[in-house]
Amino acid sequence: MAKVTANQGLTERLQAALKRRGQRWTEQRQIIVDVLAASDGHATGAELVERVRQDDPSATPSTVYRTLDLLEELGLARHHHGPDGRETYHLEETTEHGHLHCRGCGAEQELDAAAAAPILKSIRGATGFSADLDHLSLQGLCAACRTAQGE
Amino acid sequence: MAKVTANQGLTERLQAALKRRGQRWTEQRQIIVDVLAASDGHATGAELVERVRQDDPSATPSTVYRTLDLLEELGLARHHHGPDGRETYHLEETTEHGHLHCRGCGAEQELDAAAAAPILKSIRGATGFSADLDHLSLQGLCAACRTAQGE
DNA sequence: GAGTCTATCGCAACATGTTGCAATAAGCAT
DNA sequence: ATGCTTATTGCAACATGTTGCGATAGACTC
Repeated sequence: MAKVTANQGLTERLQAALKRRGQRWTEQRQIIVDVLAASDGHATGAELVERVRQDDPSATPSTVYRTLDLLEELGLARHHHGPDGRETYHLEETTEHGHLHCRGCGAEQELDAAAAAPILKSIRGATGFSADLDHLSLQGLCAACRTAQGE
Repeated sequence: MAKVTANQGLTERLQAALKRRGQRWTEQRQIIVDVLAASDGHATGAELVERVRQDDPSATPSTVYRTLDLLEELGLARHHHGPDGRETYHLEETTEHGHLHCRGCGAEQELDAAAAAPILKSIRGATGFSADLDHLSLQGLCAACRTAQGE
């Protein structure tokens, strides 16, 4: 029950936003939002499709992806691309964050807004380019792997 | 003829590297290297496949992608992922560089090593993470679009 | 040049998304 | 409740890569 309650506010916000835009609230959208909310942290598109299909086997990938796009348009979800280019989604959380993928151990580390601020400023200063933290996804070596590999 | 001459050194380096690893030089690999060298700047995987098939209609995507992976292992080519997650390849050039995609005008701007150095250092300082410039691909707004949109 | 070993190739199937279109159903008006 | 409008769905086909496997063909030895 706690889960349902947690989504309650989200669902209401979503319904209101859709109504304002003349769009519709559907069973599938509820399921997809629930799945995304239950997927703590991040999930790839394929994972989300699979989980949604567990709740509703008639759901198709196109519906799931289109809904995820919609949630993103509404600012309720975000996606970025992993080091292999695959999509990864997460609900809009309290803080924006970037993603750092270690090619040594495969771990994914988050980069919170506070840590990113000087980095983004530095990019803007050097290039005039204002990068989106949301979509920021870097590949490299984490501190531990760098030490281990002596690189 | 100029093109052939330009690839000559590259081909020889490649043949030598393959021999050292007990691997083979083939007609397809020659074609793929030629195509990549002729694709000034960047090309997506699909574009490269298509161009290779113009030279050799019997070539298949799997061969092209496997060869691109091989070239990357040998350090002769690089790839990164565009804002939509699609693969983009380029020959290893004189300087490493990152890529900045503007979501306003769609332009892609390069970020050279000199400009990137303080940025990478800033990431390392904040997180201990050593990012690969090669694979760096940011999305955001370029200076012109930021001015235009007043964001 | 012929024979051998095995890297590479092409094929076919799969994985992950995307897109066009006809059928369905949400939300509104009566 | 009933009917209308049209947003949304599911389907099927496509786009872009990836992977397993048997057939082909480099490169080396004799």
